[in-house]
Amino acid sequence: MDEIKHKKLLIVDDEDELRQMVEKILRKEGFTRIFQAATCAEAIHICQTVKPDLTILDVMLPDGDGFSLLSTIRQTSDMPVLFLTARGEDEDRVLGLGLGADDYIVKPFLPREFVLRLMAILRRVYLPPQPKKYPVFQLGERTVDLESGTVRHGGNEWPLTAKELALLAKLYDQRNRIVTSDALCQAAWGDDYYGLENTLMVHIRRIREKIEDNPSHPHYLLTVRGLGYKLMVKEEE
Amino acid sequence: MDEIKHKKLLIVDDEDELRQMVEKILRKEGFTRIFQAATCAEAIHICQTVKPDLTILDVMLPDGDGFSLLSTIRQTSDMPVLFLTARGEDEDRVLGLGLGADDYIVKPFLPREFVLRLMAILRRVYLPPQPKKYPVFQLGERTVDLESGTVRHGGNEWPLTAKELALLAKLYDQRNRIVTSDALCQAAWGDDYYGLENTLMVHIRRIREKIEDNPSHPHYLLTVRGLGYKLMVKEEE
DNA sequence: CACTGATTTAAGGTTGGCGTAAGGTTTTCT
DNA sequence: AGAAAACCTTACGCCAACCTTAAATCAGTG
Repeated sequence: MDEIKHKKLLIVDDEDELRQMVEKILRKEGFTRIFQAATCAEAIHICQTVKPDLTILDVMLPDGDGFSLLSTIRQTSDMPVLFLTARGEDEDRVLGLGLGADDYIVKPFLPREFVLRLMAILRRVYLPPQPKKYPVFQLGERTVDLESGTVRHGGNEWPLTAKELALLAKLYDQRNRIVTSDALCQAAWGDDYYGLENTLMVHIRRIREKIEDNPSHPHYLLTVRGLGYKLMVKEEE
Repeated sequence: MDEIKHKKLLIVDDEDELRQMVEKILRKEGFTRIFQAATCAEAIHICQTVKPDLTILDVMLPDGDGFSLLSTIRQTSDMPVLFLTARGEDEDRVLGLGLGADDYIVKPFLPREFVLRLMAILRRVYLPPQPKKYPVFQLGERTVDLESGTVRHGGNEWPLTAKELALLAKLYDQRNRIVTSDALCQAAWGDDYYGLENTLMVHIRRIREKIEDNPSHPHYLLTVRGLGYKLMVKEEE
């Protein structure tokens, strides 16, 4: 699925405890290929052998500093580098970014923030932006992103399944119009499908659970009894 | 009918394995007419003979590159083209899209994503959104939208039911003319209906409650005693 | 091959659109 | 004027269409 999670990550830091903590955070997040180094020498060795896809680099190291290590790395690779720096060392960050680091994060950090920044880098580098086929649109408070297949609301984010996506895409194509149940079935299953008509209802229900405040009293995905459904979208300029 | 699945697809790639994999994915998805080419020469030949509806094109080919092939194709056809490109070749994508490619996908790709994008292109090109059959029209203060099945007035919005829609659509088709009760019944119930003639009146009443200021003294949906009804619509330029 | 999540099936509950009916009003005809 | 015909209005009950939930099945993955 998420190929980002299969990227090779290298953690370079002299504190055992911190390395372990970072590794634990990352494993929990789903990353599987994590390497550690405590010194510059070790780090260079690992870079040459396993060729990590991203390096997390502490500024302070026993046998040199992170910046010179970065320079060394940069001679042979343009892999992204995320700096770890102690609080208040503002110059460090400027210097690091100037040398070609991709981001920095201040210790102590929140695991969630750390992961988010790291993922952002990986995505930026390894999943270049792609042309959008479907726009992002609002349903009241909620943001529906058909391209990425998610519904966001507040801090939360619900993924949409394949069928939900197919149905919502069809409904969005015909937004503010009545879409017959037949048309919806066709969009999701093709013309040669003979399942129960109930199946569609169940999927509609699931979609409503993600896009409606109260799925039983929908405001956006409405039933048109005897005909089908309609998705009411307010278009703004 | 899902016409999309009967479109002719051409896969151009020099790696046998990848071609086979793509074909397998597409067949599983329900596509039946899939052609393969390993070289530019082959591809051009197939384009001329079978005239595919969409081409999946690798950027790197043994006897030329995908871009020049695209140019050649574009001289005689505007069929949609989906590029395959290796990771990180950002310029490729820009160049490809600039030359008239419809989308690109980075190898290695997820089967699901690949199919979704391909379907998106086919839908966009071969199933253009149908034009509105019914315009939105005004009845005094009220706005009637037969496509979405609603009547708006001020901030409020009343939904129309299936029967109401059928009748209003018929009345609108024959707007400013008399429509016989028979014709209306036929539009709403088909030829073989033997209910009370009162039923039609009840539905007319319900429509009036949604489109008239005073349903008992209609201004727009008028009774023509002995014949039927007529919908008076002022057409504006 | 067991596990996970997505999808379909199944079964029972709910409801809103629709048709019916009954009484009222307006128009037309004699 | 009185009667008949055409149409209006209101209310009520039914049942197909729809909803809801849970359990079974399927499909992909390590």
